[in-house]
Amino acid sequence: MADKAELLVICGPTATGKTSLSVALAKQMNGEIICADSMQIYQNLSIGTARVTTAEMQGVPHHLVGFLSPDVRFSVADYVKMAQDAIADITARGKLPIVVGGTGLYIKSLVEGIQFAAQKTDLSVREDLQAQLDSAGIMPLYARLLQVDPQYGNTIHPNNHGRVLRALELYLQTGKTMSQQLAASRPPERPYQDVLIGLQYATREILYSAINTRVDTMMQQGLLNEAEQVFLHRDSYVTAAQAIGYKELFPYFTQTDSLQNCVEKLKQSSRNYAKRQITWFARMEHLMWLPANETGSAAQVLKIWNETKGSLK
RNA sequence: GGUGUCGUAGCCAAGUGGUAAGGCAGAGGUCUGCAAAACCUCUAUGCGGCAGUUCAAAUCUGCCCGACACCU
Repeated sequence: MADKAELLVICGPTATGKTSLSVALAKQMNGEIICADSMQIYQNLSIGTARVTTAEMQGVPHHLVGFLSPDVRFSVADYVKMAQDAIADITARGKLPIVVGGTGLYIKSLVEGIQFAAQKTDLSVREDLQAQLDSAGIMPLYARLLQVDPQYGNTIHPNNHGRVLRALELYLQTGKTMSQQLAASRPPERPYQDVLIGLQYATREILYSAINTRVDTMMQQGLLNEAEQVFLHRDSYVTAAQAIGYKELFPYFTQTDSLQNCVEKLKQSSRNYAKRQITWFARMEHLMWLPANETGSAAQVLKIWNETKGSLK
């Protein structure tokens, strides 16, 4: 049987130096980079998402970066499919795929080889459920879910409308319950020979101050102009309009809050987000933490990589 | 110096005699088709201080401290 493809993953919360580390590694390991970030995939969102610039790429090929129009719907399932294709392509050319990003759901799904339901979402089903929610509230829908799939229903809180709706949507559209889908989605083993590296600062305080500084830098780089474009297209940018870095500045554009307050809110949101990211990575299996933003990290990753390959032999 | 208003958690804030709402921040967590989303849990033996009235005080009384406003 063919060996599984090798895969290096660099993850961690925002502002920990994933981009520069990954480029350095790609150059040393003959690699190409695949973005694992739910917002950096979109066009026109570069400053606010801290997306790699062409200069920062230093000639290293990057995949799934800024390729999608912000008004296009996208999902984890789409991501996993495209990332798998990119990995296969890079591997076939004899290079090392390096997945880099901060979206826990995307990374976990890719690395564990989650098989999503074959059918894409039928928007009419979703809209119908949404209409029921708007008119009758969540409880009838939640009660229905408990009836159809008590096992899954009991694991989610009725206040989490999105999940209640999705579980019902899946059932109505495919006849399969979420519990069945969850059981069927997990492959017997991991699809790749993956090494996971997480970047983290010594303390929460340092992380937060790095985030604050980064936001100030973004403002200097012209975030406001970029955000205004997102603001003007907010109705069609379904996903992109909820990206941190833009929505917090909307009150400034509608003249309901000062720029200074908006920027403070933006920093706040980024800090909250970083905390949630850490929760994702903290429970990823065999992930190894390395210090964030440190020059020696590349050497450490190489060491870990070689040791892991040795142990697999 | 006088008069008045106010003082509840890191911040905002409800409560005017019956045993400290809520929001934000913070911490922890969940996650299978919008995930930078959404959601869950925890977080004041105590209401500026001290005395008093009362079965019972953040709530009433007195004094003190502090902030603000106006007056002299």
